[in-house]
Amino acid sequence: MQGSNQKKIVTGTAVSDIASKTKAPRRKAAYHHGDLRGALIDAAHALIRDKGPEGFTLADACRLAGVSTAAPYRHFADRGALIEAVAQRGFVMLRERTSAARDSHPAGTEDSIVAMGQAYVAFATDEPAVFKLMFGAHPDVQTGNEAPASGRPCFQVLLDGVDAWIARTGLEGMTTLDVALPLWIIVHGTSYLQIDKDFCSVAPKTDVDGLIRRTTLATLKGLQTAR
Amino acid sequence: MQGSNQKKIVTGTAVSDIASKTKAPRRKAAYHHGDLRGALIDAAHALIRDKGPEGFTLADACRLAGVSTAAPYRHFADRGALIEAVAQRGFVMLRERTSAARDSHPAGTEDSIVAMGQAYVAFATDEPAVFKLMFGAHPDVQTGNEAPASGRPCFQVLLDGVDAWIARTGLEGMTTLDVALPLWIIVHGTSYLQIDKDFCSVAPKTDVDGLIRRTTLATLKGLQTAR
DNA sequence: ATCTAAATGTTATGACTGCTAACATATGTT
DNA sequence: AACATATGTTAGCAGTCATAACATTTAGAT
Repeated sequence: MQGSNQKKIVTGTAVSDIASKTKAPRRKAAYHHGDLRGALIDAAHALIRDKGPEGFTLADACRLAGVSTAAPYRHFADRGALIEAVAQRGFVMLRERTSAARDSHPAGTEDSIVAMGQAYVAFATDEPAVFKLMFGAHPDVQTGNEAPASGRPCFQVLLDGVDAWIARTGLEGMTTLDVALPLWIIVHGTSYLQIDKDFCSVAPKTDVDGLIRRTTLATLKGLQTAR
Repeated sequence: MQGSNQKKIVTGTAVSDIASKTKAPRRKAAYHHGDLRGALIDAAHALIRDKGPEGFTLADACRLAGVSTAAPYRHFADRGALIEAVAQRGFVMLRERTSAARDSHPAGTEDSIVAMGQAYVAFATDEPAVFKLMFGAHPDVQTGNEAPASGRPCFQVLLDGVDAWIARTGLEGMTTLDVALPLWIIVHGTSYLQIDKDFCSVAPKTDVDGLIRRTTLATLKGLQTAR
């Protein structure tokens, strides 16, 4: 199923043939869109961003892209496949933002770890709907096959940062996961509570970046002294 | 069509039954259901549990309850109101389970705090769809009005547990929220990663209860020594 | 260059859903 | 007994996902 996205039709610039054929400047409504697949992902991203993953409608995406409601089925198996394509794009964005944040501080420092977490939550805040798509369990995905695998490179960013921290602090009997999982838990939980506005009812004026920093530093210190 | 609705001639006896229904009705499908509102919440709960909040269909709930698709609108404003009723039921369950776990250990102990967190995640694992309904931001809810307020008693369970811990350990310059928010973040993040099966791709054999304990204890210790 | 196959679009259609309107039936108050 | 109300029903509308049958453009082989 996934093998159909092999080649991209970016030959839209080669319009010299058409120009020589009909001199009329009307290039509107070419029967073929050119890059309908990309346009649909763009439209779906925009709609999901506004109305949420459930309010998103395939028909709306078609109207945005200017095609009929049957056209997407030449590029995507169904509505869910288009949504998944948006989620895939999100993993790329998240990896870029967290790795950039990590590398903006000296390797292995607590500041580097904190910056990663803040970038993680900032991404969730900027793209709450896409964030939920990325990590939300899809009912059709039974066995851990494709969707989780695409999140692996993102997790690797954290693993590398933690490895550097362990090496710098010289912790011996502690594995990477012993540190990485608590850190992931913290930023993931903060992300969900923030984008679902659950802090508002109990702590309206929460400084999220400060909360991430304090919690992360406390947990790192606790993990050090626990051993 | 409406005339074909054959009614039983036993109406005479049924009336006597119905007349005594003030306290123990539970009579089967007469024209009036008896407790359609409750039956619809039950049906919606079961369906959402199986197919998720989005796969849930009002028509399916009607079929389960044995009524027409228009009947629910006598009891709920719309589909969302029925879903919200299921979420409300979830808050009651969560409060019961976390408070029971907290009180099963001496007040103010780390074990009490850990047990609360484990009960929180266990509830999310048992009722993932309801859990997401409870904490997920609903697009129709703009101002923080009803939905967050119903979660307040749940948070109070944690606040009371944390207050006891602060009193026992004699921390001075630390507010309840300084401790409670990190703890909430930890169990909330663990819940989401667990029910979305996000641990599977990076740490397939994760002992969740142990992870909660280690992370919670490390964070508590870190918060103590940070000051 | 032309012919043909494949890719990519369209319209038409069906099943399903949420919701409303108009109507029917049971309950209970006077 | 009669009315008002609560609670159910059927019929129908608009919108959605998805498929089927048909149309058009592009690409490749000869």
